[in-house]
Amino acid sequence: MMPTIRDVARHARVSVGTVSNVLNGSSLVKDETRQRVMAAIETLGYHPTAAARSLSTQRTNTIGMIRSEIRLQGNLIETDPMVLDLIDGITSEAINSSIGLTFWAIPAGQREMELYRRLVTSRQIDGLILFALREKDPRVAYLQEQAFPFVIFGRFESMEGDNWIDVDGAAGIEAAVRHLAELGHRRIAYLSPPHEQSLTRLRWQGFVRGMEEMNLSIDPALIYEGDFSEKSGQLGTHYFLDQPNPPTAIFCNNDRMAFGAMRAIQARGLTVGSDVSVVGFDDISLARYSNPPLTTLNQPIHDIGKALFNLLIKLINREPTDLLGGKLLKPELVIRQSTGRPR
Amino acid sequence: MMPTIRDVARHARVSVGTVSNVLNGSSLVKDETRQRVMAAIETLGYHPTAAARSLSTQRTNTIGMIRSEIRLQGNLIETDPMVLDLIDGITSEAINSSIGLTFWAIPAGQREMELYRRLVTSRQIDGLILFALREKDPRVAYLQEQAFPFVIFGRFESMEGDNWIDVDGAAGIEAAVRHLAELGHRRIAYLSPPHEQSLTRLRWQGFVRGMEEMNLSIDPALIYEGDFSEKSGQLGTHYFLDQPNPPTAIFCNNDRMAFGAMRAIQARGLTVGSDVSVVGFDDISLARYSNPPLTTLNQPIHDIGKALFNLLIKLINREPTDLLGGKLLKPELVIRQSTGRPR
DNA sequence: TACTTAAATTGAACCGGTTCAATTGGATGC
DNA sequence: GCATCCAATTGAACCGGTTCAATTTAAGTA
Repeated sequence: MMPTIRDVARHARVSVGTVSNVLNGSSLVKDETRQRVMAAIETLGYHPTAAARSLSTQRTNTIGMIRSEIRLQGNLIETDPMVLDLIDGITSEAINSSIGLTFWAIPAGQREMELYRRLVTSRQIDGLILFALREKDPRVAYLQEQAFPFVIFGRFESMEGDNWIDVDGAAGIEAAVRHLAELGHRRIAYLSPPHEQSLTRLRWQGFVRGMEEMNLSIDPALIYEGDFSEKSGQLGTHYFLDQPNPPTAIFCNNDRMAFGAMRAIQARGLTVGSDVSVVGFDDISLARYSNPPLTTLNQPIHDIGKALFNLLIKLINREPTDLLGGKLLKPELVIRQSTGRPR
Repeated sequence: MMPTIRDVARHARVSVGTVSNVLNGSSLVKDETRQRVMAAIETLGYHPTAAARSLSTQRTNTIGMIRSEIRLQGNLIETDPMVLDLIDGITSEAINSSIGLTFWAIPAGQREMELYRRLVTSRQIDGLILFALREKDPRVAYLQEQAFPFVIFGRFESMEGDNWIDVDGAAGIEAAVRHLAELGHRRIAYLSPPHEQSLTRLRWQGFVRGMEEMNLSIDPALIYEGDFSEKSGQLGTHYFLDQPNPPTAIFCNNDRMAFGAMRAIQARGLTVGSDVSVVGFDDISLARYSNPPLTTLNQPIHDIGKALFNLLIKLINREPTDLLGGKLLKPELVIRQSTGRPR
């Protein structure tokens, strides 16, 4: 049997209240008493039981993150390496405050909301991190209604509240289009994210803005909706290159689709960067090691994870967030060899 | 205030014991009573509080996984995409039993063991999943001593116990070497995992076995210790190609190093698959979309995640595991275009 | 109808912490 | 010497579930 706080109290000849005060760093305890209690804790190898503490403090010291898969074309979207970087960022910050990150995976839909409801009402977690936001996301509506602490990586078009951090995808895409236009590209294809995603419309606006700015016309035949997978990048690119008037550049909304696109171009005996240029989004660690290395939009995902964590903790503690209407970061265009002057 | 079990009891005009029985599906409750309790639960929107339940059942319905980073050459090893697939597998199985997977990140070393000790003694989790096993891993010794339920993805050379699942890396590498030798390669370089890892020695044995089997000699100049990063794959490959008598094929112990290797080969104006062949390990989803697509060893990582989860649950419940001395899976050699006949 | 047995229900005790009103003890002031 | 004050300590009540011995209810039997 593990020692309890009462065992420690008995051993140190003090009351449980005093032990509790020592554990929680109360200044009320005399130094000599504290020493004695510490010694007892040490010799007994005592650690407070998480569940008991949670029960009385109403805190679990755990935050949650749920991978809500969307099925497209009958296939599960696999999780992006990007998400792993996000987890990296969150956990590397969480370790300092002894807070754990709990993970669930569930398909979007009926059962998804059940899971959220269960987590919230059973108070298994103190707060939630949401990502891959959908338009009219039912999760956001529910959590807002319940006044449950949560932060979002992403945002809606018009977003109230200060609980989100996002990368300005539109501005990034605008910069990418400008880069391509300056290289001399006039026919630029657009490999879109799935339409349910809330970022899809925002990013599209950036593309339109960029094209208008550079006086380029948008050809509806050069738009293809992907699902973030390499496969869909490949399919979309073949579709583009089958057009009577194919593009000389393809903008892809993530790196994985860009890898698929490059593969498709090469499979046709064409050269990436001269015959067809490719731009990605995310700058996952592989992007600089692909062949050719990928021009892409870098987002400081590790730092975003850290920031999301710190923001969430503030919300949980009901401290002011010193954010007004979220936080928007600029992605940086990293130019590598997948883009070049068209033939 | 959230409703408690006593509120439900009052509302349904039964005792708390009966409500508890209904919640836990006891067969003792009369059907009519059950209906009444269910109705009360529904109208009050009641969900049992996780902490209270944990306190009395001594179960948290949470399992843990800790990313223990090893610092090599002053750099953090970033987590492999492979780990994400593992998480995918675990969580997709865990959702069915309402069990969460909690994540921590901590550098290997002093503080690492503190974290493990805290998690075990504070009973924040019911069990642990270990991976990236090191030789003489202190975590294994501690958990064994504490009789804390845990499973391992990986194994030691001589491993007692039935709580591990591993891929037979040695057999895989043997097959890879055979494949290369059959293509006509005689000088095969070996890009090793970091020496601390417990899989390093096992995999090396596979390489030696394969080379001996094919009557090839091992050149010490064609061995390089990497750290699983693309960067180290690049560095190792440049080192190999700088040798007076360079290799015609390179075996890399993971796909990320293989990508780095291919990049280095191409940076020298050489062609992967004809000038130098490259083999990877893992078959991450990008492997089939690289340029050229990567010949690699596929491990069913998603299924391994599921199996690890189910094994751990059995250990937690002290059920028989019907495994005798762990479970060893054969990786499958997937031949793509990064390997070919040497010039 | 009375008696036995099985099924259903009850509720106090328990899990192991935190909290806070009440109490103790020692120092200070007059 | 006694009252006052404050720092330190105490321990019962509470958080919200589960458990199980004891009790009530219902069904079956003679």
